[in-house]
Amino acid sequence: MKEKKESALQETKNKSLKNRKFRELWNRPGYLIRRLHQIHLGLFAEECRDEDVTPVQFGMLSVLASGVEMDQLTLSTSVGVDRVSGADVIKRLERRGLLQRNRSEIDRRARVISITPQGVEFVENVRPKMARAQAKLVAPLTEAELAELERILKKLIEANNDASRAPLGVN
Amino acid sequence: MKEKKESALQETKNKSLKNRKFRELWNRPGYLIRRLHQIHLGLFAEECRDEDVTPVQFGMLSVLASGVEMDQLTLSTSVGVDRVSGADVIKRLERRGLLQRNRSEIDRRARVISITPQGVEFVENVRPKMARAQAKLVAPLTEAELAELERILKKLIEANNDASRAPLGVN
DNA sequence: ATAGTTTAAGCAGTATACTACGTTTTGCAA
DNA sequence: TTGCAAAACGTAGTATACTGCTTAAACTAT
Repeated sequence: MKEKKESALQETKNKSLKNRKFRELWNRPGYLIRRLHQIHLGLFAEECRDEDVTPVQFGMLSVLASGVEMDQLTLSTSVGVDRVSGADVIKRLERRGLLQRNRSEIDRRARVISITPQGVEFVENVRPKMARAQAKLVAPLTEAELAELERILKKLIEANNDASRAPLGVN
Repeated sequence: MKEKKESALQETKNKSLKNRKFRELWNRPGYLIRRLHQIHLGLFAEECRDEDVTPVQFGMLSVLASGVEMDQLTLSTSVGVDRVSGADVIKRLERRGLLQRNRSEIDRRARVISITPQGVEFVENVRPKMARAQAKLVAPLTEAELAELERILKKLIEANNDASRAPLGVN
């Protein structure tokens, strides 16, 4: 099954040399990043298939795990998603009893989000699985390559932060 | 507006040193990749806001642009999405008259996808905008850094290809 | 030849990730 | 103080990206 067709991977790679910049998919940084993002989602899902949790869901819970409380927008931006996506994730986590949504006494527009005891336990259970997914993702790299990758990714994110439709830490 | 709050970006970064591997969002490669993916989507959307097209849509059309025909699964895997997501994208591109879906004469289960003249024109119009989005994304990097980033991303994608839920070129 | 497997698609359901628009509350300034 | 801008949230709509189930056609092996 795995050998049935010629590898499109190899095919795309070989063509890449003789073409103009960005002409082939394989030469588009955006394409490479999207593929790696999908791979990470796959690895994470595989590690956490018993708990049925996603990277963004775990990201939110791990932000709240220390017991801090915050409104939906602050929570959303702190994990790098927009307000509406964040509210969606929060809704699902609330349904599973992993966090609470309460009206703020100070600002009656806001909803204050806090983790539940079940949420704390959940984070502790899932944390090693998350770490395994991260480790598998970067397992093919040497220490030096990993350090370089992280440095370059951080540089790109910092420089382009405003370009994202969910900029981190500015609204 | 941009200065209103303390930068969560900077905050997260500073905390990162004194914590265990992967403990903080900022130290999770998967998180960095997701953020950069979002940034690319934002840059692409900004460049192509007149044409209302996404990277995956453009990817499909640019694969077809030379006039080749293929079934939905082959097309989907060649741009790195699964069969169902691909069919969804194809449906929308067909609705806009940029490609055609015809039943195969040889295999009556299959739908043969081919680009239309409007599709070809569309690709030519959008290609420079796609290239600008790619260029902006990696603009903060030196030539050497870009080369290293691409090398590492390709290495990770090749090594982890099967881990993706839409592996490229194997089915 | 036919029975069983595989393959290409379709359909339903779910999660992330947005835009656009509307509502209520807050806060500032004339 | 009132009047208006901004903020927090909600709702609706759209696109990507899957899983799981089903149907119909094609293939394979006996």
